[in-house]
Amino acid sequence: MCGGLFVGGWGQNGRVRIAVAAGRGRGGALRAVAEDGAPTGPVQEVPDLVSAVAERERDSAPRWVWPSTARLYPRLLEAGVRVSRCHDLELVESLLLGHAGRYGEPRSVRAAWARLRGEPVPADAPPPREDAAQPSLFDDGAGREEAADDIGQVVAVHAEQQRAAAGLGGFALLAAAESAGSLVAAEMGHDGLPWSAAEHDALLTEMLGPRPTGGLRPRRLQDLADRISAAFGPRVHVNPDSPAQILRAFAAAGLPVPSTRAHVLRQLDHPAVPLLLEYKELSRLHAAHGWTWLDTWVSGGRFRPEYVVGGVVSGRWATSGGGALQIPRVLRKAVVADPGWSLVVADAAQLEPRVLAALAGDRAFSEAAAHGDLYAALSDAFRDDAGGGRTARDKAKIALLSAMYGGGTADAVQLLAVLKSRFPQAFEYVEAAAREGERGGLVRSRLGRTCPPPSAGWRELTAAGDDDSPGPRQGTAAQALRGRGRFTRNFVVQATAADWALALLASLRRRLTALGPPRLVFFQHDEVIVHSPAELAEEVAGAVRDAAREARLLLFGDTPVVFPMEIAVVDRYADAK
DNA sequence: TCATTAAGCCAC
DNA sequence: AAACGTGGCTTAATGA
Repeated sequence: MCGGLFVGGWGQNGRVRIAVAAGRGRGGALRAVAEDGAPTGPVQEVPDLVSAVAERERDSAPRWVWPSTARLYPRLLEAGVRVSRCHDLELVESLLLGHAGRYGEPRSVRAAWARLRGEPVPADAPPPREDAAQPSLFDDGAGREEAADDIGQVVAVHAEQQRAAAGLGGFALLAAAESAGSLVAAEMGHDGLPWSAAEHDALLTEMLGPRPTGGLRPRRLQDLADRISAAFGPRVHVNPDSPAQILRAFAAAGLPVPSTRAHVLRQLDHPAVPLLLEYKELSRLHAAHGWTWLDTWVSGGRFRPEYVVGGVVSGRWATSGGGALQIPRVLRKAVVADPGWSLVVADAAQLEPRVLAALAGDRAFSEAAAHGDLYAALSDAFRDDAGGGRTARDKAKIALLSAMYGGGTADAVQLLAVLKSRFPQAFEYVEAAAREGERGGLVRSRLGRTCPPPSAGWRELTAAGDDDSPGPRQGTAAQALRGRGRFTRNFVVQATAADWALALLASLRRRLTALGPPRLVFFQHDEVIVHSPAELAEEVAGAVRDAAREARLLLFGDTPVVFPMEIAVVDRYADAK
């Protein structure tokens, strides 16, 4: 029924693979292999790896088997070469190690090769530092470090990975999705998110005052800092950036507080509070996303962050610079499409609860999730129950988030009881994951991404908690157990949502390639932005919807649960919501 | 002086 | 509304 999906999309059925080893400098080695990893041709040394890849991509669009997309693909992109498929050996090695309960062991091709041969396993090299003082031995002249790969190791490690993955249901799909994600990440880093430095600067000037010189505070921040000190008394000096000084100042004013968090301060009646709250907000904008950030990360009208695929245990992406996944909402005004182009902003509505519904196969829950607003659909279940004057929809939302995050406010506990009686299978699904975690066990996402095992310290602590000796250790052991339960409870949902998002990305990327110019320029857990010529924007929106359906099918087959995308075609990101 | 930790807020 | 999951990033404070 869905065979065509795999032929066109995921290419797991006998497509040609070519193993790649980058040499020192521009050259390298290639070797054709079968899907099971067996070589089907001789090793070919090539003097110019980039042009060799470009040529074979044009001819046959193979699945490229290489040690690391993050290290190799940027070179290709700089040369204008894009590939359609790859197998990222390091990422797949990580996934396989994780599946075997060996999360975090070295994942380089060399390490995998050493494990194969029973030799000492070398640690992974630390990520290259941006401020590396001098060019390394293997610098290729463009400031790049070239580590030489060994084509024999690449071929052998790939074959072993294929052998290992064959026994794990769904794992080939996970490997393909993770690898496709690595291509998207490198391409997005290369293309960049359209970013108006002028808009950003105007926004900063409006909120903070003119750009200061020489590391001074912007005028508005300095003004607030002065007024904060004054609010605590004459000749008092308080550095608002120092939580310790703020605590002391409030204590001296007869208002002892446990912390300076915004929601704590809001409870206080003191003239410094509104000033501090405003200072915190503006100061964070200035420090994290001010002019320095703009100078560092935006060039040529693009914000070019560095995404780290597989950087989060749950399979979500991380970033290693620029903070692309924490862009403050106020700065969305600076994300502006090129003239004649549009931003297609697409967001998976209520992704995680829908994932839970599909995972658990809970019929009542799935029916609720089969149409538009899931929380509203669920709210019927909460209409007659306690919950402190909230709307039924809010109650439903709290209960769901608590079920997934392990939350424990009094209201949430009560609402959870309702969830348990109305949607027992969904409730039981996350409860089972929590119990497994508390036993010290592993849980997995739909496609097989596996959580890390508990640490040795955790095992020791919780084992000690088994005896009945009174004292503080009992409390910490119980805390550790609950913490692990919360983690695994959340993991199954968050990691499966990440599975879904990766499948969406891979599918969408392929569909956009067919459209031509539109480019994926942003991805944030459950949201994507495509930069597209305005006249293609509706086609892009259609591609996003199709990709969401394909992702659902790949993960959950014929589940009734739908994964609707909220899509806006805008000039500026800020206008999307 | 430099590296590490804590506190805090940003995103989902 | 908030302490309940995953992270990044910045400053102040701490410590070698």
